[in-house]
Amino acid sequence: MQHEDIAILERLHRRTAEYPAGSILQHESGRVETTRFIISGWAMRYRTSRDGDRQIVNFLLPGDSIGLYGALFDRSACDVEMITPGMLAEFPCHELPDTFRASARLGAALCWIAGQDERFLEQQILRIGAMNAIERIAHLLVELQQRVLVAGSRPADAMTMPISQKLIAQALGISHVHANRCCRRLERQDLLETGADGLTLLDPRGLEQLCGFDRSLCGAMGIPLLRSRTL
Amino acid sequence: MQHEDIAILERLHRRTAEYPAGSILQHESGRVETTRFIISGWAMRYRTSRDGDRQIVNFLLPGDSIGLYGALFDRSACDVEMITPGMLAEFPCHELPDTFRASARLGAALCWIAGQDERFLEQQILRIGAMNAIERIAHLLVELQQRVLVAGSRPADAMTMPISQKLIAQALGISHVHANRCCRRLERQDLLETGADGLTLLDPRGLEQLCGFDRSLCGAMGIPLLRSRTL
DNA sequence: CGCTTCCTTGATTTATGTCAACGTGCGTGG
DNA sequence: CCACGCACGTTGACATAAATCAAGGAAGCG
Repeated sequence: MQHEDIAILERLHRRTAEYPAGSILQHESGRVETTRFIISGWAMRYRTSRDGDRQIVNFLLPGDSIGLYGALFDRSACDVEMITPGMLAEFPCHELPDTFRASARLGAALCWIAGQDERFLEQQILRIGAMNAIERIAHLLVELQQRVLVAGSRPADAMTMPISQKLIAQALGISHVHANRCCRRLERQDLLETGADGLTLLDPRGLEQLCGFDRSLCGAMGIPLLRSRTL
Repeated sequence: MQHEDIAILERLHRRTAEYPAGSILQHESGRVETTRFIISGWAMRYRTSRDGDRQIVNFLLPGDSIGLYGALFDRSACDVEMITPGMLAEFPCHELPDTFRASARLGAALCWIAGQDERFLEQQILRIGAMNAIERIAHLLVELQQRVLVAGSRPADAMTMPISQKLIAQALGISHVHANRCCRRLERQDLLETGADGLTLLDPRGLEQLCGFDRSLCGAMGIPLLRSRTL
């Protein structure tokens, strides 16, 4: 990485902030003024429908961005809320164009992150559009684990995720009752375990097999530049 | 628009090609070498699941891009196929970074297009995750109509879309039989009409109301630069 | 003419949603 | 300390949306 790239990167990371679980980082109707990167903690991006219930669009993990398009759109399309407490790097959206101008490599890295995000949405569509409840859950969990791994955690730490059955249900478009039944079934098959601290994958390969997870999309897909940097 | 911007834009549009309906523009496993913009015609982006059936991720209309991230990722995540015959502007992916370097405004326009695409995916997730079949269909049709309108068609032309019930089913994660029943119902309520040339919206406002379509996301959302140009 | 693709409809099965009840842990405030 | 509410997980009984199976019609096309 070039010397000046690092300088810019530092500048984007100069301000960090701690947020407690449940903080709203972005509101659906509001204008987006701030771009952030998650340094630690989990968040979720969701939309609220007419009748008041939530559809989680994507989970946001360390290394992911929030409000990357803020400079380009009038208003946010989604709410963003912290699931766990976490630390974020933040800077005003309007600094982004300068970053692009200053370093093509960093610009590419930002685009890469945006592209990643879009891929996650595609995966999500595949899940809720073409799978049954059990497969959806397995697929989601495997994807999240892969993402945690790519972000640089040790494999052992990547097995436990801070998400409740309720969140799973809201993400996968199933009722929380049904989500519970499916989770129990996965537990009985020793693929899964739930504890107070969240959900633990006991047999990732088994889950992959169950839902036909396509691993080829995960490994080595580009330039994990900021991702490794933010950790 | 600056003079040099126009020059770059011309260069990206210098080569165009006609494709018949059914052409495969991009293959799921393959490397993406070419970036394209749709000048006329409709296409679809889809993924194929283990058991062979398709999940349409997004429909692609005039003004939309194909393979915009080709320079950044090893392989495509989706297939792209023409629904109707159409004309595309195409150029090698590797020219994109130059474009970013040459004009910040054009770079922003490309990002805007990418961001749009991501929003469509969010909408799609909302549909299949949080709505029943009838609402999904209504919501999809209204969104497509809005997109056609934003792309610059005359309102009258935006009412008829070249998509079959089968495609609707594949996009919305429902069986084609059920899609048919729902469409018939919408027809009986005079919201819809199907003919040999596709599907015609008789009462867009009625459809909007039926599914609670959020219009605020559509109007005036940025810099439709290339969009107006490609038409 | 046979072939294919799409649309259409009825009968039946299945996955999932809804309603309801109960247990647990956890924080808060008395 | 207890009592209370609250969020979450759990399970059963029941209702329903949607899938599947099956059959047939209409239109395009070699």
